[in-house]
Amino acid sequence: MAELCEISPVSKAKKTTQIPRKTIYRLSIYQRCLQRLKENGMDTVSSGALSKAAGVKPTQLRKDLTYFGQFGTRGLGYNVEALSETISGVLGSNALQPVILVGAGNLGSALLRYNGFRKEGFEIKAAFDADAQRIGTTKVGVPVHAASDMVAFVKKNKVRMAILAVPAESAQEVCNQLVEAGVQGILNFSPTVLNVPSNVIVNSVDLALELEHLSFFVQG
Amino acid sequence: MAELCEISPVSKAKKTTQIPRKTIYRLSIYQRCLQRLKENGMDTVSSGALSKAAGVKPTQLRKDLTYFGQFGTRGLGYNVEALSETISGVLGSNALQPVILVGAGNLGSALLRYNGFRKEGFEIKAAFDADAQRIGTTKVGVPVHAASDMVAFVKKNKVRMAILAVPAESAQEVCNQLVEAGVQGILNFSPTVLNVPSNVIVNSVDLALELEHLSFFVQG
DNA sequence: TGGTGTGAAGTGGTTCACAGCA
DNA sequence: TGCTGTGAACCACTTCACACCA
Repeated sequence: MAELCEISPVSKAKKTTQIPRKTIYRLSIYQRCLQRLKENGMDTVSSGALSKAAGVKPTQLRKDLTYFGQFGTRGLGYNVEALSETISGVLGSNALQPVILVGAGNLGSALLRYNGFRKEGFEIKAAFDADAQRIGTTKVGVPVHAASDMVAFVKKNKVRMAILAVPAESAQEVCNQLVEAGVQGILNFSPTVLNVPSNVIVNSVDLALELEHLSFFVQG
Repeated sequence: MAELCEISPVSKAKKTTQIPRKTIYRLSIYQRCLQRLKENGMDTVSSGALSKAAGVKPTQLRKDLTYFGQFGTRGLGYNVEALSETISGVLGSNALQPVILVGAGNLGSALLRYNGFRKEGFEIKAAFDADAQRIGTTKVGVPVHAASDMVAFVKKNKVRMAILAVPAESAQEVCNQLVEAGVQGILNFSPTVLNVPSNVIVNSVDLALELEHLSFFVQG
């Protein structure tokens, strides 16, 4: 994000990837734009139009797509429906992954209520927290369990992705448990660098850092 | 994240910048690590130790610092206090910028409660919302004003940075108003590409996108 | 010896220029 | 003619190799 996209060094995923990480990133953006076009009843779109909606250059879009094949018709453009299907396939977002949330504090609770995840096809199965006051409650239909039940839940439900929104102090410890239990992807909101084995990928979003980053460009 | 780092094309800021954008980004990380070292009473640190804490390679850290001068002592390392001061100066985070929040919904409210901003030295001066039910209330000590008062407030208080957490549909419109009023940096949480003049910088954090990005690496 | 500072080489990603096809 | 597909040139950033010095 952001780069922060780059705050996580992304420890060389095992994926057979000649494909740039940033391309993958942009695929999600394209997908969202295509969705909107579909809703508006468009059935074809040119690289120029789609790239503009996505905020990139046309050549970039075309180059991105060539990593996966040829989908356009010269002189015409891309079939919206077909392209959207293809991207879904590549991203694996048609095979819906279960996700858990760890840390049901301020930020965690907001993430539960945030319906952007659901809109993109993700569903948070359960939340976990160490605070006894929160355990046993339900937030927006999602049950909050004790942190001690987390590992068992992950193993039982074969959860592969987790959202981490715990204080910086406990982030690494919780992270270790998640990895141990079999989680392969972590979306980390704690302001810390997480150490993970190379087969696990961490995507960090550090809110304060993003704001600080801005302030550099604004002074003066 | 971040990477998203790259979702905002960062439209070539006017800044006299030979300095890589990613370097600026990492300065914030170094700063946070230095803070922690200071609290622990360390007064010098080597590039090896600091870079490890920040999750980067030692050469990277040293290279980053050379963009601004020479701060280390060969054979010894860096003075924690002095380096921290220097980075603060570069980032402009010692000249505290006022910030406003637009959109006091789920995510917006959580951001108000999130004390990571304050910890890094930012203070949200006021919040704005279009929903009459929210206007006039106070969240965590921050007053929620009517959206219609936003432009005047920005002008009067010379606000240069804003956090945008409104629905995608209204994001561009609100963005335009902010720019019109003089805001130069926007931290955008709305899932949309914002069009801004080249003297304004947008840093987008798209939560759903970050999660989708992860899912690509996790399948299988 | 144990560290920093830095030109030079390497890498990854973007953009260009243009060939090729409906 | 209009728009896609793509090798080649380009650019930005990272990493290396090593000079230098407390």
